[in-house]
Amino acid sequence: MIPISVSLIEDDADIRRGLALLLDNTPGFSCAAAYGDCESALHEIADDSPDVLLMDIQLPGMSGIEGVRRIKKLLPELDIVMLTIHDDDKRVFDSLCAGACGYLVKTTPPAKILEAIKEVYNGGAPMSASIARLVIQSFQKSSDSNISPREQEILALLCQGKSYKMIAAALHLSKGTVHSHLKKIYKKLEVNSMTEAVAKAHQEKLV
Amino acid sequence: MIPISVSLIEDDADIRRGLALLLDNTPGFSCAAAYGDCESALHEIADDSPDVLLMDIQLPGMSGIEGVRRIKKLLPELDIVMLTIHDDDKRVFDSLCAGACGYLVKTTPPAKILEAIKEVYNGGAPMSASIARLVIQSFQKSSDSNISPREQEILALLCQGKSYKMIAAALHLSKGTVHSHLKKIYKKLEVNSMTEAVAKAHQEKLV
DNA sequence: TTCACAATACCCACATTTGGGTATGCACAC
DNA sequence: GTGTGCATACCCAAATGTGGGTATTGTGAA
Repeated sequence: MIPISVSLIEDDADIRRGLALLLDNTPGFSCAAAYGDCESALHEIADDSPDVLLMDIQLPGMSGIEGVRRIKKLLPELDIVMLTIHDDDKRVFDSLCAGACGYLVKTTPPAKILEAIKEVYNGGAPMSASIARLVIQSFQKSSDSNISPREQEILALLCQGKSYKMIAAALHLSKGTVHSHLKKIYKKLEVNSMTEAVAKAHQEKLV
Repeated sequence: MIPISVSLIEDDADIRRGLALLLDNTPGFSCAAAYGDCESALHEIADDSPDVLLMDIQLPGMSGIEGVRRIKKLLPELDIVMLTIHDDDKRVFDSLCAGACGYLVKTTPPAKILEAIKEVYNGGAPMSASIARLVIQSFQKSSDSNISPREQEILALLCQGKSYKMIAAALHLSKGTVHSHLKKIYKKLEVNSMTEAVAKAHQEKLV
C-alpha cells in the first residue's frame, strides 16, 4: 500500500518534530515535509506534492488563513486540515472559506489525528466535535423573528434579487402593497433599503 | 451510568425494530420510543423527552424536514440525527437548516451509529464523511471570477447593504465612479439592480 | 514599439425605482 | 373590541438604472 503523504506547517519545533515522527513511524503514512511558516511552505510544497497538508493557524509571518488561500490556489486538489488551539467562530469559518477541508483542535490525540488524515484522504471532512457543532449551527435559521409569514415571503423574494414590480407580480399584489410590506419589514429589521434588508436577512439567517 | 435515551422515527418496521433492539441491548443506550411517522412522534415525543432523536427523512405523511422543524420547535434542546439514504445537497442542507444536528447515511454500520449518538449527546455533530465534505464545501468561495479586485471590493460593500453614497465614502470615490463600477459589475454578473447583484454574489459565493 | 484592452476614475442627462409619510378597509385572534 | 396581519392607494423626494462620454494607467499581444 502506498502511504498517505503528509506535509506539515507548524511553528513549534517540538510539535512539528513530534508529528513528523508520528507520521513516519506509522504504517500507511509518511511525512513529505515539515515547515515552520507558510512562506517557506509556499516555495516548496508544489515539489513535495503531498496528499494532505496539516497546518497550524497561528503562524509567524503569514497567517494560516492567508496561507490556506494561497496554497489552495497553488494546489487546488490538496486536502488541508487545520490543527490549532483556536475554536472561535471567526477563525474556523475563515479557514473553511479559504479552502480547508478539516479542522481539529490541538488536544486531539495522535490516533485521532491519523484517523482524520485518512478520513480527509478518502473524501471526508474531519472535524473535532465542537467544531462540527459550530459548523452545523451556522446553518440553523433563527426561527423566531417578528417578521410575519407574508413578510417573510416578500423578504425571501427580495433576497432573490426581485424588485417591487417583480415581487408584486409573483405574489399577485399591487406595487403599493409590496411597498407597504417592505416598509414594515424595514422597520422590524431596522434598515432602510433593499440591500440592507437583504444583508441583514443573510446575517440573521432569516432566509 | 444513566443510559442515553434515544427515540426513533422510521417507517420501515424492520429497520425500526432492528434499531430499537440494538439500542436496548447495548449498555449505555436505551430506546425511549419508536415511531413510524412524524405525526405520531409529534404527539408523544414531549412525554418521552429523549436525549437524542434518530429519524429518517423520507417518511409517509409529513416529510422528515418538516418534522425536524416542528419537533425542534417543541423541544429545542433535543439533538436530532438524520439517518437516511439520501445524500443529495438539497435534503442535507434543508435538514440542517431545519435543526438537525447530525446526518448519517443508512449504510452506516451499527457501531458507528451508536458512536454518532454518543457524539451528538456530547455536543458534537456526527456526519458521514461524504456529508461532512458537502457541508464544508458549501463554505468555499468560488475564488475565480472575472470581477476585478476593485470591483470585488465594491461588490463586498454592496453585499453589506451599503448605498452608492456609502460605498463612495468608504472607498474615497465619487458617486459617479461607484456608479460606473457598479455598471460593469452588473454586466459581468448579468444583473441589473443592486439586490440582484447581491443575490447573485451570495449564490456564487463571491463575497 | 505600437496597439488593443482592461481596470480605474470621473462626468452628464433622463427615466424609473425606491423610501418615507399618511390613510383606508377587511378579517381574524385574543 | 382592540391589536395585528394583510391589502390597497396616494404623494413627494431621493436614490438608482440606463446610456451615453472622457481620461489615465498598466499589461500583454502583435
